[in-house]
Amino acid sequence: MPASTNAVSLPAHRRRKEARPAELTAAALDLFVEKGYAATRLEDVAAAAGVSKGTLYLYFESKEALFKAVVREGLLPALAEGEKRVAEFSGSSADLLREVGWGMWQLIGAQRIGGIPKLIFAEARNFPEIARFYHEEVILRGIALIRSVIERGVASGEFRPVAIEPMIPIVLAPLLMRMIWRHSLDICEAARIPDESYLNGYFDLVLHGLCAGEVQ
Amino acid sequence: MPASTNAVSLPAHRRRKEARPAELTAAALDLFVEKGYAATRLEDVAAAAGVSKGTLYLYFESKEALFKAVVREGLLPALAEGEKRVAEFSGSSADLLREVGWGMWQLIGAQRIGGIPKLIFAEARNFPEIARFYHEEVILRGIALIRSVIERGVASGEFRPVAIEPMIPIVLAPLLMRMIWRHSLDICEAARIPDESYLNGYFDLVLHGLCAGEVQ
Amino acid sequence: MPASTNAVSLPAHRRRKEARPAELTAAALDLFVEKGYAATRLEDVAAAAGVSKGTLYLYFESKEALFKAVVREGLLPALAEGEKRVAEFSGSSADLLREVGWGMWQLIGAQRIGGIPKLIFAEARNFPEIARFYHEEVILRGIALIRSVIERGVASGEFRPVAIEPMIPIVLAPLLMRMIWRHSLDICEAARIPDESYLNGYFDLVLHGLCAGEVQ
Amino acid sequence: MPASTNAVSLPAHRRRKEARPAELTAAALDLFVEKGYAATRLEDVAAAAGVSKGTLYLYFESKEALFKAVVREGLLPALAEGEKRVAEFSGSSADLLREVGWGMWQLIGAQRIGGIPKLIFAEARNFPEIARFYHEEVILRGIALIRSVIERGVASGEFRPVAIEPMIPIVLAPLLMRMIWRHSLDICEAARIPDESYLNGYFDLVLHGLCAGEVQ
DNA sequence: GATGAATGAGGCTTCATTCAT
DNA sequence: CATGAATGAAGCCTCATTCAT
Repeated sequence: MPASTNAVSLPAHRRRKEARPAELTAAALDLFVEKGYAATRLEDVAAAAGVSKGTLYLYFESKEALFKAVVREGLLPALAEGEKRVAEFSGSSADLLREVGWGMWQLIGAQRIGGIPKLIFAEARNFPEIARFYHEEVILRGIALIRSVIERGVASGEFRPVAIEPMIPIVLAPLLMRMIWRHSLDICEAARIPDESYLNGYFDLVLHGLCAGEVQ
Repeated sequence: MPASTNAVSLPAHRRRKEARPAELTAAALDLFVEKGYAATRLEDVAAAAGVSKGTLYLYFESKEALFKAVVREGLLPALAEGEKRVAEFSGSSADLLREVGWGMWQLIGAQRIGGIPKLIFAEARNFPEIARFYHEEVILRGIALIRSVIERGVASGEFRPVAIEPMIPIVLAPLLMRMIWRHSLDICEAARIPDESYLNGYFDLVLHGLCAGEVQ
Repeated sequence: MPASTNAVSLPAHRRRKEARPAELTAAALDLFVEKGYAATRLEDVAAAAGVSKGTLYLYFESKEALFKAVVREGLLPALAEGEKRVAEFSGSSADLLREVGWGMWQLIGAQRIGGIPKLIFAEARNFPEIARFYHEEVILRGIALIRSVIERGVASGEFRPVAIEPMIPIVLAPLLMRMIWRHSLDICEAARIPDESYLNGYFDLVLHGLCAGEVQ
Repeated sequence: MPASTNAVSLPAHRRRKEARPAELTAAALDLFVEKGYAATRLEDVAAAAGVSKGTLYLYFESKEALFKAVVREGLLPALAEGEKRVAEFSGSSADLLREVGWGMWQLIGAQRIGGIPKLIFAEARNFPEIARFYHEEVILRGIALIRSVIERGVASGEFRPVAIEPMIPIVLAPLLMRMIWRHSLDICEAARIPDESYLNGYFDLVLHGLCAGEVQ
């Protein structure tokens, strides 16, 4: 993303070469999310990225390394962007929570990377190292984001003085759950849930649940 | 054969034969939840159940059939018990919601079958048939349970007149998410969340979010 | 077959017990002929004979032993009967050859044991011991039968003075081939050949081929 | 890729890739003929072709596909050659029959593909589709060949006016039987028959059986 | 760098054989 | 004797990984 302007000046095959890892992780993400780690074949990943099986090994030393790259690189840019938005926000805490919720949805949930949580929860036990990384680098930062919002609201008197720590994962849960659902049971047409009304209901419940007086 | 009504009179190997499928699905559940479908080796399932690889095939015709049996038989009894409790309940809607929430936790979340949701969400795309079954037989019944609680509260004036349908999965989400979490990121000690405070926070948020006046 | 009269005096379950091996070899013959040795499952053999898998091992110590029994016991009675008929025969050598040919067809080819040649030719290399047994006990006796017929005809001047030894397997071939065909390509409707016209054509060719003057 | 018409310019591994299927079917033919379909292990086939187990699956998608390739590709070239020889033949019908008989023996019976008939007759019931293919593409063409010879001889008055259709499989039988025998009971030294005298006896019998006057 | 043929360890599944009842 | 549950060796097949071109 940064310095995308000078890419134009590079010869085409060079640009291609530099883009390869990202093309591969993108293809791998889709397949890992769809089939899970074990059921994903590297040959399919390579084919989806338009290269041969051997080429994949020029960029990633093993299936596990590819998996880690997918998970490591997936959410961090979106998280950073979310943190920036929050830092720059000025307005009511209710609106801030809406900003955070919609932001998580637009930057993550509605993107391909929105499949990563499903992947993580599915594979955490097989890759404890990944689980730890993910917890520290992603979950804790998401938690910090929510915490800052709730603390801000409680401090300003806008929110009730709730027990903050346990509340954080609870507030996070419906957003995460929606992401997971979208990549699993949503394949059943009957189980599909529209995002708009889901998020509106979410804010309705959570803000009424948190606000001291009227929800603004 | 003789006196088949009296289990005691059955020959030992016959009693064994009747218990085997349950022993096998129990072992399989643990391993499927821990490792996922693809990464679970049938030999390990058999060993965990104390039998040899071949024995498994006397009771289940394939790995997939075993998986389906695990999922099919897992939650249905607990669901039925939950529905019974709700039907027999008399008290405030807030207490009913607490009853349902704790019930789901005690009957499902805190049991081994509490790993099934993780399994389902992880494998739904690989087993669309299972996904459909699970949605129809489990999810819809859970939804109906929550719906009846919210409708009851709204009808009695205890709850605000919220949009009920979108609210259901939102109310369900923190419970499901907790079950999933328990079988994935909970392996990170730092990510572990105590059930008691989680559920208390959950009821605090949801009941404040739903109730029209004071939460009872 | 011998002493079949006193069977009546035995208690039923005793008769059953004595009949078991024959019932098992009969069932095994059908399946071996249909599927070949390796593809035949002992469970299917037992089921076809109406007993359990374990029972089979009370009478035959292994799959190979069962196979040998099938082959050993199959053709010998029919051969003996054929030899008896030839010994008692008086008439022209042409008629004797017709008698032998029809006899082989009626006593063997048209019976279930008519599948044994296909079985032998298919499995001879896997069971050299069986092949040797079969050659010595069955083939050589069949050859001797044909030889005696040809020698008789040549001696009487009815047949041309052909080279007898090479002629024997040639004369035998169409009969064997018909038996094999019947248990293989005859499953293609289009490949089915009527026995009557086949045998008539056979005698027409062979007798014209052997006879010195007019065929009688 | 470059100059694909010139095999010499192809990279070695490419030339190898093109030769592999034939090397594999050749190895498979030997083993299928020797042991039968079910008793042949793909690992042995691969080893006989000098490759590993996995390589086989680069060229044939299953054991059954390999089997079909062996049967499909085996006899067709030899048949075509045989048909060509017959079409170009000019001479007496007796000599034509000798030409066909010897041709079948030299082009098929004496070659490795001479084991295919044994294989087909042994496995026809397990592979009805193969049986149909074989009947239509091979047997019927062989029958047509013999029919044309007999019809030619009857038309010219050289052969008696026999019933042609039933005669065809009878005339074919000793040749087929010899091929089958060669790959089965010939392992018994005592059962071995010299080809030369067998074929001479065959022509002696069949031509005396068919010819109207003296055999030429 | 890029390719794709080759490898072989490993998992699912079958089935001959055993043995407690 | 008869049963059928249990075993485990063995075969088919997949796929992550390597390496010659």
